[in-house]
Amino acid sequence: MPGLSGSALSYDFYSVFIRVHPWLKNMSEITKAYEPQSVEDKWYDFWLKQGCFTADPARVSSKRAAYSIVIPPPNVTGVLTMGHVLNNTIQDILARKARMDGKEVLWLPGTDHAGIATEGVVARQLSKEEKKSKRDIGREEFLKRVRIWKEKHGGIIIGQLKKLGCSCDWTRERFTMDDDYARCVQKVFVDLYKKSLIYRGKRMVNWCPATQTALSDEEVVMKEQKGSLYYFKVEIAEAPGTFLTIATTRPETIPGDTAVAVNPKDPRYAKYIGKHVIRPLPAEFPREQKLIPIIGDEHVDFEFGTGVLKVTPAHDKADFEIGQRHNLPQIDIMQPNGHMNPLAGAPLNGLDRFKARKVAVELLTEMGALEKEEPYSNNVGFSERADVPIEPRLSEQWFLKYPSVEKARECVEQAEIGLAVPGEPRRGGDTAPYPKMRFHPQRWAKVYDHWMGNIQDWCISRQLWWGHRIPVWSKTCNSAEDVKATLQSLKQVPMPNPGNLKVHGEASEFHIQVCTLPSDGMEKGLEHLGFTQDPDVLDTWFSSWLWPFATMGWPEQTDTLKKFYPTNDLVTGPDIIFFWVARMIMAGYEFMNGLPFQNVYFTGIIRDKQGRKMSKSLGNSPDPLDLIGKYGADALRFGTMRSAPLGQDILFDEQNVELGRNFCNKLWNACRFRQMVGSGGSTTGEVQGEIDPKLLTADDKWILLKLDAAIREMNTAFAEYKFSDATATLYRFFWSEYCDWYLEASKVALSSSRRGDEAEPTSENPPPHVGGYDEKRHANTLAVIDFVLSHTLRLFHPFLPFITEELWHGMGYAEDMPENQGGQTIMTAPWPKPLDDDFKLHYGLTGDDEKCIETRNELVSQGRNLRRTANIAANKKVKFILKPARELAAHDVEVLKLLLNAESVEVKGDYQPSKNTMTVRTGSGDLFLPLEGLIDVEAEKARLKKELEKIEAEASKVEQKLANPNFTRKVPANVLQEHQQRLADWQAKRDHVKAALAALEG
RNA sequence: GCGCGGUUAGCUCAGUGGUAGAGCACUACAUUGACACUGUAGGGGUCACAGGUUCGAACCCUGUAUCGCGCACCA
Repeated sequence: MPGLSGSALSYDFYSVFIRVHPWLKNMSEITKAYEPQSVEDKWYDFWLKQGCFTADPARVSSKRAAYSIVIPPPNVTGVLTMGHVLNNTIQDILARKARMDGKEVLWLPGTDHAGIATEGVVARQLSKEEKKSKRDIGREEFLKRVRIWKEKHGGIIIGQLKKLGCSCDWTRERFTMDDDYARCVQKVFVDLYKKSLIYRGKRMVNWCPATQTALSDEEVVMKEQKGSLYYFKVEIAEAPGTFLTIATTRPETIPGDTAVAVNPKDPRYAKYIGKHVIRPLPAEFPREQKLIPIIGDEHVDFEFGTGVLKVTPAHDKADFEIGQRHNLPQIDIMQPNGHMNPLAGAPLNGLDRFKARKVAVELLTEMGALEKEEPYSNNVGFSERADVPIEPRLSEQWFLKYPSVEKARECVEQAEIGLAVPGEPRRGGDTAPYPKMRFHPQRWAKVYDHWMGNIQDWCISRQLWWGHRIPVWSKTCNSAEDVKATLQSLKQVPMPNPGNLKVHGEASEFHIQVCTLPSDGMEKGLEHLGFTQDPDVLDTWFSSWLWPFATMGWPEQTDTLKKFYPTNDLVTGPDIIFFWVARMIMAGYEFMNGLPFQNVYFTGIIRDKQGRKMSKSLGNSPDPLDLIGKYGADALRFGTMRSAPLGQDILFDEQNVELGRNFCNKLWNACRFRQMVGSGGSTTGEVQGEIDPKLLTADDKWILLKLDAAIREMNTAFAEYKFSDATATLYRFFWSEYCDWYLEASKVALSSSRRGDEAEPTSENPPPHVGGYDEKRHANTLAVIDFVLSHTLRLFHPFLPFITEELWHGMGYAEDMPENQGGQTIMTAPWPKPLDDDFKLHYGLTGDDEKCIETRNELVSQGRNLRRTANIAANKKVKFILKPARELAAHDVEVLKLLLNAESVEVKGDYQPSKNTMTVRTGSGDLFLPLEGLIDVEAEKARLKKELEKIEAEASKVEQKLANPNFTRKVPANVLQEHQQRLADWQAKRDHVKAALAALEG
């Protein structure tokens, strides 16, 4: 029975044994610096081979909980960016932590077909290599090219995620264009169509002239544009010689104007309502064709411009609505590619819309209609992907009226309530009400709520080829008989989901619309009857919004779905809160009757050092793979996490990664040190034993307590999703507390130069029992070190998976663990528990031990400061004298000697300093540094005076507080006591410094 | 216009009412047996500003300034 598991303690640590470690036998092979390249691939392959990432639904039981995350699927065209690094490192940390908590973990990976992006990439390649457009080669051939491209280049990012160490279950990798995924999309479409939530209609949409497709509102970003406001006049037909002046930013759309609007309450113009104006363009059109009404509409702001608005219902959203209200005709004057059409008139016809603007201004100028042009900047919608101004355009599109809006809106917790502890989502057959979903940070819940409250129908059709084809077929019939016959024949066509027929039209034109899941023979049958499938594909997000369950085999009730859905956490950027998160929540309610995930963690946006967004065009985005090559994946992960606080944007700086590398190196060398100080000096080279409470030094106890504090802090940080806090804790604990203080102090027990057996005990070389080398203590110290390191490696593992696995095996800790709990891999080693009261009692760990070392450390720092002030070279050994505040063990004096780099530390309770002595007072006692004539009296006086000033300032601050009766009366007892103690401490220091000063002067 | 977030050391940021912190950068010293990818010591802050609440405010309230983001937009 290893370690403490056999004892009466409830605390079940395993790794308290000291044994011969593999490394120990091969010390020469341990490199002086950590070399990630030789380690990372080895362990990643090992994990894959052992199936460590593969989730097994069979293992989920009431005892073994499931934990699941679905990856935000990166674009199949994508390459790893710093944003991916941040996002996926967080997911990997969560997944690895959950495994160590004993959960069955599914982190489900995959890629997104990314319609516009992928189509763009392939089209560009086609035009570059073959000088052809996609239309030149046709739809089928083009799609073939896309698939070839995907096979060849797609999924680069998957390999890159592996380099980063992501522990995704690659056996379940999905792609949003997989066949079974496509069936999910079609099923959902048909279902929503049946519910009449999906409809087709001619609406004003955001048209991208570059990619020539409609876009959703979310794909449009507003950008401020510097342009001009043009003032032109129009003549009122009923009152020749009377003109109205109109201000516009888009004179090229004048040929599309079908009215002029004024506010009916505007005293200047109300009288003209009902009359007509002569539209100046196209100039060559006859006058009667250009007469358009003056209408009154509340929408017109009479403060703006001239208070007269031109109304272009076919090319402006607001104008479209005005047109609807007043039954205005719509004149579409533009081609899909953004060039003007013949309705715009001869000089404009065929011109690009921006060139047309210039020409329109010239035309107005020529005819004397242009009054003035003033510089003006306004917000213009841009196509997010193509980065060209959107053209509001009338077109026939498919729309979705969002389902389950109310439920989805209500399920997200709006108010902050206590600690955000990750909850256990209900799974499988559990019918209990779903808990609420939490956003981290919480404030995104408000943004979400606002959007959900103002939601507009979603334009889901895209005029692209790469994507899920809309499962709707239609036929135009020109007689009622034809309709009847067609409907009759339709019955012969096998359709899995019949009854979704819509017939509309009248007299000589009827449209039959069939929406159905595709099936064998069906398409042929429909074609035979003269039906054609809708040419459009669906918005990529119309497949992504099903990701959490479509990837798990829905609509089949697969084991994966039963055990792992809904998922626990979703990690994503706030930039896709509407695109993706909100829609997934609605889909979750609509198709799975509940929330799709329990917690949503929104990362910050990664920016460069100057705070600019990372972008290809700026070239400010480092290649994470380069960084991994240069510093290692662990370094990249640690550096990124350390600089990414919850809810804040991250300013990326390569120095962070460098720091991560340094940290890994520190960890490496601390373990190397452990191996070097070996096996306790036993002649067999092997020592076995538990930590013996009786042999624990104050430093041992202190580091155990610090470990306990670190574990607790880590647990809190995880519960609050504060990963930068977690890395800060690890950094502080390991570097500062463990390496800088504990390891240095432990060298007293470990250093072979202090071995008693090297020389006969003399006064210069005291025997072991007065603080020199002690074999048992050496062994006990190693046990403490192994205990701390084996815990520390586990705390580090979610953040630094590679180096911790290497060290876990290298140090031999794996051998002390059961096969499935760390024996095979650190991935399954149990997450450290805080030290419990029994443990602390057994090892005699108390708060006093902690304080004792903390004041001792202060004494050491101050002592080193004395040396420095006295200009004593760092490598020169000097003699200190200590008047201790409490009795000190001989061992502790040796530690002091080492930490102060002293020739000796003489303990003298009744020491009376001579004149040439520097001194400090701390909670551990008074430390003296006699300088025997070397002291610079004036410099020392100056130092003491400065010190006294500082002390007096601090003391008087506390004194003033304590002198305030309001303070002493109202303040809680513990705060009062703390202040009194603080004052006493400062006073003690003050007395000491004063005495020292007096001694110098007298 | 509405909403959200920020303003703390030279830089990047922690810090939810009780002694202002970290990392980097800087200065000086040290090649000592884990680590120079290191160690030790040091300098450096009117916590944006103004009021208020409180015995006590970086922290809570009100307002202002300023930067950033989101939403909605007037042509």
